[in-house]
Amino acid sequence: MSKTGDFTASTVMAKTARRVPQQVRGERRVAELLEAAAEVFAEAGYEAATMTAMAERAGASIGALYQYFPNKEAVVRALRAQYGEEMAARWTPLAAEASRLTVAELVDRMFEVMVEMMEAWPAYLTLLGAPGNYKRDPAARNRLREHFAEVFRQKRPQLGKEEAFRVANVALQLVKGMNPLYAEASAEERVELVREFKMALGGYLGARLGG
Amino acid sequence: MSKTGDFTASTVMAKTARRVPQQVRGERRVAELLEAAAEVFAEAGYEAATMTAMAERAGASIGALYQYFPNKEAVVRALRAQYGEEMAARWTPLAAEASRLTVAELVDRMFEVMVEMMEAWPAYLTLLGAPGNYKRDPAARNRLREHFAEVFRQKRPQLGKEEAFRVANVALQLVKGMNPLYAEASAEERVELVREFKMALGGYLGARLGG
DNA sequence: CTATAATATGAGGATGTCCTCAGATTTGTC
DNA sequence: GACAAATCTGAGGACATCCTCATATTATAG
Repeated sequence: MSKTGDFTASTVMAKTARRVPQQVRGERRVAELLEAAAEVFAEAGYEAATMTAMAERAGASIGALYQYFPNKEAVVRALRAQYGEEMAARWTPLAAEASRLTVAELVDRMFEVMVEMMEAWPAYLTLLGAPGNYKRDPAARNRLREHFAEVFRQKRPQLGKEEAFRVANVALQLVKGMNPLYAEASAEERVELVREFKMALGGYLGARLGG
Repeated sequence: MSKTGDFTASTVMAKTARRVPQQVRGERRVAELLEAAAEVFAEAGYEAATMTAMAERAGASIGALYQYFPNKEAVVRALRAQYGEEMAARWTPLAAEASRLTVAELVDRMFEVMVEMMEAWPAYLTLLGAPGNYKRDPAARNRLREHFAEVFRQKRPQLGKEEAFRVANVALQLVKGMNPLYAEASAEERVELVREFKMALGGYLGARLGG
């Protein structure tokens, strides 16, 4: 059960401490490969990220990479699954307390979550929009948007479902827009940047949801 | 003078009426090729847009395409030059009257301009961020941003130069963020979409520039 | 220690893209 | 009509990428 290509983060994490074998085995290798792949994706972008580069960075051969992932798309799927879990872990508690927060506070928290994700997984937003993935799992495309929409409806129950979805769509796009600038910015500029984009999203949600 | 690869829009337009020859010649062929290339770029994105597809769409051979453009990058450069002129033509008058407008009106006009550009040249924003182009002309990267920054400073002279640039940067990113959603949307949805993003930019600029 | 299973290796096949170039076609000129 | 210049053509070279697979290495169980 630990040999075919498609791993989720939970699968990867399931392991107990044991002495390190010479040849890197199973789950640990998968984790290494995924980490290397994430780095390459983050640095080169989806198209320019080559399987060879991923394998090299992980200290493995191309063959080994293909042992665990049948193709490039599978690597992306695995990473997205991992990111999805991470995102959900941060998002669920926020959604739970959304009704108790003002719009301004909500915006703050949303940006905190996104910034954490971007710091921890620079490839996150790069891979969110990667092509060719929605064919096999069309639902994945909307998962994050639905999270957002749900929070907004909780905040303003009078919002229609479609309307909330539209608002979520725009909000998500605003946050995504921060990514390329964020990636290039220095540490201080990043603080500035987050403040600027918070204003934008705050201004939008304030006007859209009221108060 | 009409044979080496790199044309700007002004070069293309310079011609007097004359009877149409059987074989498509010079400037007209360049215009055809650029138009076809723009369509391919808009539909396929930068990476997936192939030179073969551009040539085919223009009803020419690959060889003919390479007669006018030494490489793919040159095609992009020519298109960007054309778009730059178009953008400047719309932007200059707006900048001139910026000081007489409220922030809300300014936002409206800015979106009008951007929407016009996106309707007329769907490849515009795709190519703005295309890779590999800033190496030869690093200034191109900032040209549009500087236009924006100038308008903001005209509106609020107390804004520092760098600060205005930062605001421009964010504003531009907001507008760009609309593009992928815009491209997928129906005509009615587009109206909605522009309204939503106007709120976001309006909210941001309102908070940033005041009133 | 041996046998079997698990894993790793990397040359190379298949494919696709950018770009070249020698030769063919068309146009313009006298 | 004849010649030169401009333009077009498309097969194929060069290269890069994804992916395969026969072979080699390492781990583990009996």
